[in-house]
Amino acid sequence: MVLSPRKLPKQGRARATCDAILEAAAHIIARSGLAAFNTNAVAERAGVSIGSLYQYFPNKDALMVALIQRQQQGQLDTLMAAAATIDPAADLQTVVRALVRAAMQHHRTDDLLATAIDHEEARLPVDDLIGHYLDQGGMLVAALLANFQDQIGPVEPQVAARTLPALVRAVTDAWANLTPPQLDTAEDEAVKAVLGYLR
Amino acid sequence: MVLSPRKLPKQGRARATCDAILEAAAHIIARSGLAAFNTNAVAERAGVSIGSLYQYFPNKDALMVALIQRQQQGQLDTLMAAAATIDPAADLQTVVRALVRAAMQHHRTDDLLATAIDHEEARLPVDDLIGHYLDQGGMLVAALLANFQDQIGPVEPQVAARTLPALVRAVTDAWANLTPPQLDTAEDEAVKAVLGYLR
DNA sequence: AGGTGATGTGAGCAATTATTCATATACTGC
DNA sequence: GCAGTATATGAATAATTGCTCACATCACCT
Repeated sequence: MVLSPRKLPKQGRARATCDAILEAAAHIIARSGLAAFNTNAVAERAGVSIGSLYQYFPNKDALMVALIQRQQQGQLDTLMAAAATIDPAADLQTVVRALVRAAMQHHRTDDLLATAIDHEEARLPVDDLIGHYLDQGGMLVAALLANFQDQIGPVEPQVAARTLPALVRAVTDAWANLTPPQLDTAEDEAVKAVLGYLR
Repeated sequence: MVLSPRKLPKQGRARATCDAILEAAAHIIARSGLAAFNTNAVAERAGVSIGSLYQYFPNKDALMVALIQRQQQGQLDTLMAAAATIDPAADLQTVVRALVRAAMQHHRTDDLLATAIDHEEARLPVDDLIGHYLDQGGMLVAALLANFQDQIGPVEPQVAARTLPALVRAVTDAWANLTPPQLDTAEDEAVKAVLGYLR
Protein backbone atom coordinates (compact mmCIF):
# COMPACT_ATOMS: atom_id res chain seq x y z
CA MET A 1 0.00 0.00 0.00
CA VAL A 2 1.29 3.42 -0.97
CA LEU A 3 1.37 5.76 1.97
CA SER A 4 3.24 8.75 0.54
CA PRO A 5 1.29 11.74 -0.79
CA ARG A 6 -0.06 11.34 -4.30
CA LYS A 7 0.95 14.78 -5.52
CA LEU A 8 2.41 17.85 -3.96
CA PRO A 9 0.44 21.12 -4.03
CA LYS A 10 2.07 23.73 -6.25
CA GLN A 11 -0.35 26.60 -5.85
CA GLY A 12 -1.38 28.42 -2.70
CA ARG A 13 -4.99 27.25 -2.80
CA ALA A 14 -3.87 23.64 -3.10
CA ARG A 15 -1.81 24.01 0.05
CA ALA A 16 -4.84 25.51 1.74
CA THR A 17 -6.89 22.51 0.63
CA CYS A 18 -4.35 20.10 2.07
CA ASP A 19 -4.26 22.01 5.34
CA ALA A 20 -8.04 22.09 5.56
CA ILE A 21 -8.20 18.33 5.01
CA LEU A 22 -5.65 17.59 7.71
CA GLU A 23 -7.28 20.06 10.07
CA ALA A 24 -10.66 18.45 9.50
CA ALA A 25 -9.27 14.97 10.07
CA ALA A 26 -7.68 16.04 13.34
CA HIS A 27 -10.89 17.73 14.44
CA ILE A 28 -13.04 14.71 13.74
CA ILE A 29 -10.78 12.29 15.58
CA ALA A 30 -10.34 14.68 18.50
CA ARG A 31 -14.10 15.12 18.86
CA SER A 32 -15.54 11.73 17.95
CA GLY A 33 -12.75 9.18 17.91
CA LEU A 34 -11.32 6.87 15.31
CA ALA A 35 -14.67 5.29 14.54
CA ALA A 36 -15.97 8.58 13.12
CA PHE A 37 -12.87 9.08 11.00
CA ASN A 38 -13.87 8.42 7.40
CA THR A 39 -12.85 10.14 4.21
CA ASN A 40 -16.30 11.45 3.29
CA ALA A 41 -16.73 13.10 6.69
CA VAL A 42 -13.25 14.61 6.49
CA ALA A 43 -13.91 16.09 3.06
CA GLU A 44 -17.26 17.52 4.13
CA ARG A 45 -15.86 19.05 7.29
CA ALA A 46 -12.93 20.50 5.32
CA GLY A 47 -15.35 22.11 2.89
CA VAL A 48 -13.82 20.36 -0.11
CA SER A 49 -15.06 17.58 -2.32
CA ILE A 50 -14.13 13.98 -1.72
CA GLY A 51 -12.33 14.03 -5.06
CA SER A 52 -9.97 16.76 -3.88
CA LEU A 53 -9.02 14.66 -0.89
CA TYR A 54 -7.96 11.82 -3.14
CA GLN A 55 -5.96 14.21 -5.32
CA TYR A 56 -3.45 14.55 -2.52
CA PHE A 57 -3.82 11.37 -0.47
CA PRO A 58 -3.90 8.06 -2.35
CA ASN A 59 -5.90 6.37 0.40
CA LYS A 60 -7.18 6.71 3.92
CA ASP A 61 -4.04 5.34 5.59
CA ALA A 62 -1.89 7.87 3.75
CA LEU A 63 -4.05 10.60 5.24
CA MET A 64 -3.51 9.09 8.66
CA VAL A 65 0.24 9.00 8.10
CA ALA A 66 0.23 12.66 7.13
CA LEU A 67 -1.74 13.39 10.29
CA ILE A 68 0.83 11.54 12.37
CA GLN A 69 3.62 13.58 10.80
CA ARG A 70 1.70 16.78 11.44
CA GLN A 71 1.23 15.84 15.08
CA GLN A 72 4.89 14.98 15.52
CA GLN A 73 5.93 18.22 13.92
CA GLY A 74 3.57 20.16 16.18
CA GLN A 75 4.96 18.51 19.28
CA LEU A 76 8.50 19.20 18.17
CA ASP A 77 7.66 22.84 17.49
CA THR A 78 6.11 23.23 20.91
CA LEU A 79 9.11 21.62 22.51
CA MET A 80 11.58 23.82 20.66
CA ALA A 81 9.61 26.94 21.50
CA ALA A 82 9.67 25.95 25.15
CA ALA A 83 13.36 25.20 25.06
CA ALA A 84 14.09 28.61 23.57
CA THR A 85 12.57 30.38 26.56
CA ILE A 86 14.53 28.47 29.19
CA ASP A 87 16.96 30.55 31.21
CA PRO A 88 20.47 29.04 30.77
CA ALA A 89 21.02 29.46 34.50
CA ALA A 90 17.80 27.69 35.51
CA ASP A 91 18.02 24.73 37.88
CA LEU A 92 17.00 21.18 37.04
CA GLN A 93 13.49 21.40 38.39
CA THR A 94 12.73 24.57 36.43
CA VAL A 95 13.96 23.02 33.20
CA VAL A 96 11.93 19.88 33.74
CA ARG A 97 8.84 21.93 34.53
CA ALA A 98 9.17 23.82 31.26
CA LEU A 99 9.48 20.57 29.33
CA VAL A 100 6.54 19.06 31.15
CA ARG A 101 4.39 22.07 30.39
CA ALA A 102 5.25 21.79 26.70
CA ALA A 103 4.43 18.10 26.64
CA MET A 104 1.17 18.60 28.51
CA GLN A 105 -0.10 21.27 26.17
CA HIS A 106 -0.77 18.96 23.24
CA HIS A 107 -2.33 16.22 25.27
CA ARG A 108 -4.57 18.56 27.17
CA THR A 109 -6.03 20.13 24.08
CA ASP A 110 -6.39 16.97 21.99
CA ASP A 111 -6.30 13.96 24.24
CA LEU A 112 -8.50 11.72 22.08
CA LEU A 113 -6.43 12.64 19.04
CA ALA A 114 -3.18 11.86 20.81
CA THR A 115 -4.46 8.48 21.94
CA ALA A 116 -5.76 7.62 18.49
CA ILE A 117 -2.46 8.55 16.91
CA ASP A 118 -0.60 6.34 19.33
CA HIS A 119 -2.82 3.47 18.27
CA GLU A 120 -2.36 4.13 14.59
CA GLU A 121 1.39 4.49 14.95
CA ALA A 122 1.46 0.95 16.25
CA ARG A 123 -0.54 -0.33 13.28
CA LEU A 124 1.07 1.55 10.41
CA PRO A 125 4.70 1.21 9.24
CA VAL A 126 5.75 4.72 10.22
CA ASP A 127 8.83 3.99 12.29
CA ASP A 128 11.11 5.68 9.78
CA LEU A 129 8.88 8.70 9.48
CA ILE A 130 8.55 9.45 13.17
CA GLY A 131 12.09 8.46 14.00
CA HIS A 132 13.27 11.76 12.61
CA TYR A 133 11.10 13.74 15.01
CA LEU A 134 11.92 11.52 17.97
CA ASP A 135 15.63 11.91 17.31
CA GLN A 136 15.41 15.67 17.15
CA GLY A 137 13.30 15.89 20.29
CA GLY A 138 15.55 13.46 22.11
CA MET A 139 18.70 15.37 21.24
CA LEU A 140 17.10 18.61 22.34
CA VAL A 141 16.10 17.19 25.70
CA ALA A 142 19.45 15.53 26.18
CA ALA A 143 21.19 18.82 25.47
CA LEU A 144 19.02 20.65 27.97
CA LEU A 145 19.75 18.07 30.63
CA ALA A 146 23.46 17.79 29.92
CA ASN A 147 24.22 20.51 32.47
CA PHE A 148 22.84 18.38 35.27
CA GLN A 149 24.91 15.22 34.93
CA ASP A 150 25.81 15.42 38.62
CA GLN A 151 22.13 15.27 39.65
CA ILE A 152 20.72 12.71 37.23
CA GLY A 153 21.71 9.51 35.51
CA PRO A 154 22.85 9.41 31.89
CA VAL A 155 20.14 10.44 29.44
CA GLU A 156 19.83 8.35 26.27
CA PRO A 157 18.32 10.71 23.71
CA GLN A 158 16.43 7.93 21.89
CA VAL A 159 14.89 6.67 25.09
CA ALA A 160 14.19 10.07 26.58
CA ALA A 161 12.30 11.07 23.46
CA ARG A 162 9.91 8.16 23.89
CA THR A 163 9.70 7.87 27.64
CA LEU A 164 9.28 11.42 28.79
CA PRO A 165 6.24 12.39 26.70
CA ALA A 166 4.54 9.13 27.57
CA LEU A 167 5.35 9.60 31.22
CA VAL A 168 3.90 13.07 31.23
CA ARG A 169 0.73 11.95 29.53
CA ALA A 170 0.26 9.09 31.95
CA VAL A 171 0.29 11.39 34.93
CA THR A 172 -1.72 14.07 33.16
CA ASP A 173 -4.51 11.65 32.29
CA ALA A 174 -4.71 10.44 35.84
CA TRP A 175 -5.48 13.90 37.14
CA ALA A 176 -7.38 15.32 34.19
CA ASN A 177 -10.00 12.56 34.37
CA LEU A 178 -11.00 13.40 37.91
CA THR A 179 -14.07 15.51 38.60
CA PRO A 180 -13.29 18.31 38.76
CA PRO A 181 -10.07 18.10 36.72
CA GLN A 182 -7.04 19.22 38.69
CA LEU A 183 -4.72 20.34 35.96
CA ASP A 184 -2.43 22.44 38.12
CA THR A 185 -1.79 19.46 40.33
CA ALA A 186 -1.22 17.37 37.20
CA GLU A 187 1.73 19.53 36.26
CA ASP A 188 3.26 19.23 39.72
CA GLU A 189 2.82 15.47 39.75
CA ALA A 190 4.25 15.08 36.27
CA VAL A 191 7.33 17.06 37.29
CA LYS A 192 7.76 14.81 40.31
CA ALA A 193 7.41 11.69 38.18
CA VAL A 194 9.93 12.87 35.59
CA LEU A 195 12.45 13.93 38.21
CA GLY A 196 11.96 10.61 39.95
CA TYR A 197 12.60 8.78 36.72
CA LEU A 198 15.67 10.80 35.80
CA ARG A 199 17.45 10.44 39.14
CA MET B 1 -27.81 3.55 22.80
CA VAL B 2 -28.20 0.47 24.94
CA LEU B 3 -24.85 -0.87 26.07
CA SER B 4 -25.88 -3.50 28.60
CA PRO B 5 -26.08 -7.14 27.56
CA ARG B 6 -29.28 -8.12 25.81
CA LYS B 7 -29.83 -11.37 27.68
CA LEU B 8 -27.87 -13.39 30.18
CA PRO B 9 -26.83 -16.96 29.32
CA LYS B 10 -28.65 -19.56 31.41
CA GLN B 11 -27.16 -22.76 30.04
CA GLY B 12 -23.56 -23.81 29.96
CA ARG B 13 -23.24 -23.78 26.21
CA ALA B 14 -24.56 -20.21 26.10
CA ARG B 15 -21.88 -19.12 28.51
CA ALA B 16 -19.31 -20.83 26.30
CA THR B 17 -20.69 -18.93 23.32
CA CYS B 18 -20.35 -15.62 25.14
CA ASP B 19 -16.82 -16.44 26.17
CA ALA B 20 -15.87 -17.47 22.67
CA ILE B 21 -17.24 -14.21 21.28
CA LEU B 22 -15.31 -12.08 23.77
CA GLU B 23 -12.18 -14.11 23.26
CA ALA B 24 -12.45 -13.73 19.50
CA ALA B 25 -13.00 -9.99 19.79
CA ALA B 26 -9.93 -9.62 21.99
CA HIS B 27 -7.87 -11.73 19.61
CA ILE B 28 -8.84 -9.73 16.55
CA ILE B 29 -8.07 -6.38 18.13
CA ALA B 30 -4.81 -7.65 19.61
CA ARG B 31 -3.67 -8.99 16.26
CA SER B 32 -5.08 -6.54 13.72
CA GLY B 33 -6.23 -3.44 15.56
CA LEU B 34 -9.53 -1.63 15.89
CA ALA B 35 -10.01 -1.32 12.14
CA ALA B 36 -10.34 -5.10 11.81
CA PHE B 37 -12.80 -5.30 14.67
CA ASN B 38 -16.22 -5.97 13.13
CA THR B 39 -19.05 -8.17 14.26
CA ASN B 40 -18.97 -10.55 11.33
CA ALA B 41 -15.28 -11.24 11.78
CA VAL B 42 -15.75 -11.74 15.52
CA ALA B 43 -18.54 -14.24 14.99
CA GLU B 44 -16.57 -16.17 12.40
CA ARG B 45 -13.44 -16.31 14.54
CA ALA B 46 -15.53 -17.39 17.54
CA GLY B 47 -17.01 -20.21 15.48
CA VAL B 48 -20.59 -19.04 16.04
CA SER B 49 -23.09 -17.41 13.74
CA ILE B 50 -23.57 -13.68 13.59
CA GLY B 51 -27.08 -14.20 14.94
CA SER B 52 -25.74 -15.72 18.12
CA LEU B 53 -23.58 -12.69 18.72
CA TYR B 54 -26.62 -10.43 18.59
CA GLN B 55 -28.48 -12.69 20.99
CA TYR B 56 -26.20 -11.52 23.78
CA PHE B 57 -24.94 -8.13 22.65
CA PRO B 58 -27.47 -5.65 21.31
CA ASN B 59 -24.87 -3.86 19.20
CA LYS B 60 -21.18 -3.53 18.50
CA ASP B 61 -20.52 -0.96 21.20
CA ALA B 62 -22.09 -3.21 23.82
CA LEU B 63 -19.61 -5.89 22.81
CA MET B 64 -16.81 -3.38 23.22
CA VAL B 65 -18.07 -2.45 26.67
CA ALA B 66 -18.12 -6.10 27.70
CA LEU B 67 -14.58 -6.41 26.42
CA ILE B 68 -13.52 -3.44 28.50
CA GLN B 69 -15.04 -5.01 31.59
CA ARG B 70 -13.30 -8.27 30.84
CA GLN B 71 -9.98 -6.50 30.50
CA GLN B 72 -10.45 -4.55 33.73
CA GLN B 73 -11.36 -7.73 35.56
CA GLY B 74 -8.31 -9.47 34.18
CA GLN B 75 -6.03 -6.69 35.30
CA LEU B 76 -7.59 -6.69 38.75
CA ASP B 77 -7.16 -10.45 39.02
CA THR B 78 -3.52 -10.20 38.03
CA LEU B 79 -2.97 -7.47 40.57
CA MET B 80 -4.65 -9.40 43.37
CA ALA B 81 -2.70 -12.52 42.55
CA ALA B 82 0.52 -10.53 42.71
CA ALA B 83 -0.50 -8.91 45.98
CA ALA B 84 -1.18 -12.29 47.53
CA THR B 85 2.38 -13.43 46.95
CA ILE B 86 4.02 -10.38 48.53
CA ASP B 87 5.97 -11.07 51.71
CA PRO B 88 4.49 -8.89 54.50
CA ALA B 89 8.03 -8.05 55.60
CA ALA B 90 9.17 -6.95 52.13
CA ASP B 91 10.64 -3.48 51.71
CA LEU B 92 9.15 -0.73 49.56
CA GLN B 93 11.19 -1.45 46.47
CA THR B 94 10.26 -5.11 46.49
CA VAL B 95 6.56 -4.33 46.81
CA VAL B 96 6.69 -1.81 43.99
CA ARG B 97 8.56 -4.25 41.79
CA ALA B 98 5.87 -6.87 42.30
CA LEU B 99 3.17 -4.38 41.39
CA VAL B 100 5.08 -3.20 38.34
CA ARG B 101 5.54 -6.75 37.15
CA ALA B 102 1.82 -7.37 37.46
CA ALA B 103 0.97 -4.21 35.56
CA MET B 104 3.50 -4.97 32.84
CA GLN B 105 2.21 -8.45 32.19
CA HIS B 106 -1.01 -7.41 30.50
CA HIS B 107 0.52 -4.73 28.36
CA ARG B 108 3.35 -6.93 27.24
CA THR B 109 1.12 -9.75 26.08
CA ASP B 110 -1.59 -7.60 24.48
CA ASP B 111 -0.23 -4.17 23.84
CA LEU B 112 -2.38 -3.36 20.83
CA LEU B 113 -5.46 -4.52 22.71
CA ALA B 114 -4.62 -2.44 25.75
CA THR B 115 -4.08 0.66 23.64
CA ALA B 116 -7.29 0.14 21.72
CA ILE B 117 -9.24 -0.32 24.93
CA ASP B 118 -7.83 2.89 26.33
CA HIS B 119 -9.08 4.68 23.27
CA GLU B 120 -12.52 3.14 23.44
CA GLU B 121 -12.81 3.89 27.13
CA ALA B 122 -12.41 7.55 26.30
CA ARG B 123 -15.14 7.39 23.66
CA LEU B 124 -17.77 5.28 25.41
CA PRO B 125 -19.64 6.25 28.59
CA VAL B 126 -18.10 3.59 30.78
CA ASP B 127 -16.90 5.66 33.70
CA ASP B 128 -19.30 4.01 36.10
CA LEU B 129 -18.42 0.54 34.88
CA ILE B 130 -14.68 0.85 35.22
CA GLY B 131 -14.81 2.97 38.35
CA HIS B 132 -15.57 -0.17 40.32
CA TYR B 133 -12.41 -1.87 39.18
CA LEU B 134 -10.28 1.22 39.60
CA ASP B 135 -11.54 1.67 43.15
CA GLN B 136 -10.73 -1.89 44.08
CA GLY B 137 -7.29 -1.73 42.53
CA GLY B 138 -6.59 1.61 44.14
CA MET B 139 -7.57 0.42 47.59
CA LEU B 140 -5.43 -2.65 47.21
CA VAL B 141 -2.38 -0.64 46.21
CA ALA B 142 -3.01 1.91 48.94
CA ALA B 143 -3.20 -0.88 51.51
CA LEU B 144 0.05 -2.39 50.29
CA LEU B 145 1.79 0.96 50.51
CA ALA B 146 0.32 1.96 53.87
CA ASN B 147 3.26 0.43 55.70
CA PHE B 148 5.66 2.86 54.08
CA GLN B 149 4.16 6.20 55.02
CA ASP B 150 7.52 7.32 56.36
CA GLN B 151 9.18 6.82 52.97
CA ILE B 152 6.52 8.10 50.56
CA GLY B 153 3.91 10.80 50.33
CA PRO B 154 0.22 10.11 51.02
CA VAL B 155 -1.32 7.73 48.47
CA GLU B 156 -4.78 8.63 47.20
CA PRO B 157 -6.33 5.30 46.15
CA GLN B 158 -8.36 6.85 43.33
CA VAL B 159 -5.32 8.56 41.87
CA ALA B 160 -2.95 5.67 42.40
CA ALA B 161 -5.31 3.38 40.50
CA ARG B 162 -5.16 5.61 37.44
CA THR B 163 -1.62 6.91 37.58
CA LEU B 164 0.43 3.86 38.38
CA PRO B 165 -0.69 1.56 35.56
CA ALA B 166 -0.36 4.39 33.07
CA LEU B 167 3.06 5.25 34.40
CA VAL B 168 4.22 1.68 34.09
CA ARG B 169 2.98 1.40 30.55
CA ALA B 170 4.62 4.66 29.53
CA VAL B 171 8.02 3.42 30.61
CA THR B 172 7.41 -0.08 29.31
CA ASP B 173 6.52 1.14 25.84
CA ALA B 174 9.61 3.30 25.71
CA TRP B 175 11.88 0.30 26.20
CA ALA B 176 9.83 -2.37 24.48
CA ASN B 177 9.77 -0.44 21.19
CA LEU B 178 13.51 -0.45 20.88
CA THR B 179 15.27 -2.95 18.64
CA PRO B 180 15.94 -5.29 20.26
CA PRO B 181 13.35 -4.89 23.01
CA GLN B 182 14.92 -4.55 26.45
CA LEU B 183 12.16 -5.82 28.66
CA ASP B 184 14.28 -6.51 31.71
CA THR B 185 15.51 -2.96 31.65
CA ALA B 186 11.93 -1.80 31.20
CA GLU B 187 10.98 -3.34 34.54
CA ASP B 188 13.89 -1.66 36.31
CA GLU B 189 13.10 1.69 34.79
CA ALA B 190 9.41 1.41 35.61
CA VAL B 191 10.26 0.66 39.23
CA LYS B 192 12.48 3.70 39.33
CA ALA B 193 9.78 5.89 37.83
CA VAL B 194 7.12 4.68 40.25
CA LEU B 195 9.37 5.13 43.26
CA GLY B 196 10.30 8.57 42.03
CA TYR B 197 6.67 9.48 41.69
CA LEU B 198 5.68 8.15 45.09
CA ARG B 199 8.38 9.91 47.05
C1' DA C 1 -6.71 36.20 -25.42
C1' DG C 2 -6.09 31.74 -25.35
C1' DG C 3 -3.71 27.53 -24.29
C1' DT C 4 -2.14 24.34 -20.87
C1' DG C 5 -1.60 22.19 -16.78
C1' DA C 6 -3.14 22.42 -12.03
C1' DT C 7 -6.98 22.14 -9.13
C1' DG C 8 -11.80 21.14 -7.80
C1' DT C 9 -16.34 18.61 -8.20
C1' DG C 10 -19.73 15.05 -6.73
C1' DA C 11 -22.58 11.36 -8.47
C1' DG C 12 -22.06 6.78 -8.13
C1' DC C 13 -19.83 2.07 -7.97
C1' DA C 14 -18.08 -1.80 -5.36
C1' DA C 15 -17.07 -3.53 -1.16
C1' DT C 16 -17.74 -3.80 3.62
C1' DT C 17 -20.48 -4.10 7.64
C1' DA C 18 -24.09 -3.65 11.38
C1' DT C 19 -28.24 -5.67 12.21
C1' DT C 20 -32.69 -8.40 11.61
C1' DC C 21 -35.67 -12.31 11.33
C1' DA C 22 -37.69 -16.49 9.96
C1' DT C 23 -36.35 -20.90 10.85
C1' DA C 24 -33.98 -24.86 12.93
C1' DT C 25 -31.91 -27.35 16.71
C1' DA C 26 -30.87 -28.42 21.59
C1' DC C 27 -31.98 -28.66 26.32
C1' DT C 28 -35.11 -29.06 30.58
C1' DG C 29 -38.86 -30.41 33.27
C1' DC C 30 -42.89 -33.38 33.29
C1' DG D 1 -42.48 -38.68 24.41
C1' DC D 2 -43.97 -33.88 24.70
C1' DA D 3 -44.35 -29.01 25.56
C1' DG D 4 -42.01 -25.07 26.28
C1' DT D 5 -38.03 -22.46 26.48
C1' DA D 6 -33.37 -21.43 25.40
C1' DT D 7 -30.01 -21.33 21.98
C1' DA D 8 -28.10 -21.32 17.26
C1' DT D 9 -28.27 -20.39 12.27
C1' DG D 10 -27.10 -17.54 8.12
C1' DA D 11 -29.21 -15.47 4.11
C1' DA D 12 -30.86 -11.01 3.38
C1' DT D 13 -31.15 -6.04 4.01
C1' DA D 14 -30.12 -1.34 4.79
C1' DA D 15 -26.62 1.65 5.65
C1' DT D 16 -21.99 3.07 5.50
C1' DT D 17 -17.72 3.94 3.30
C1' DG D 18 -13.38 3.85 0.45
C1' DC D 19 -12.49 5.28 -3.80
C1' DT D 20 -12.91 6.40 -9.15
C1' DC D 21 -13.73 9.11 -13.08
C1' DA D 22 -15.59 12.08 -16.43
C1' DC D 23 -16.05 16.66 -16.32
C1' DA D 24 -15.76 21.70 -14.77
C1' DT D 25 -13.17 25.57 -13.16
C1' DC D 26 -9.08 28.15 -12.08
C1' DA D 27 -4.33 30.12 -12.39
C1' DC D 28 -0.39 31.12 -14.78
C1' DC D 29 2.38 31.90 -19.12
C1' DT D 30 3.37 33.84 -23.73
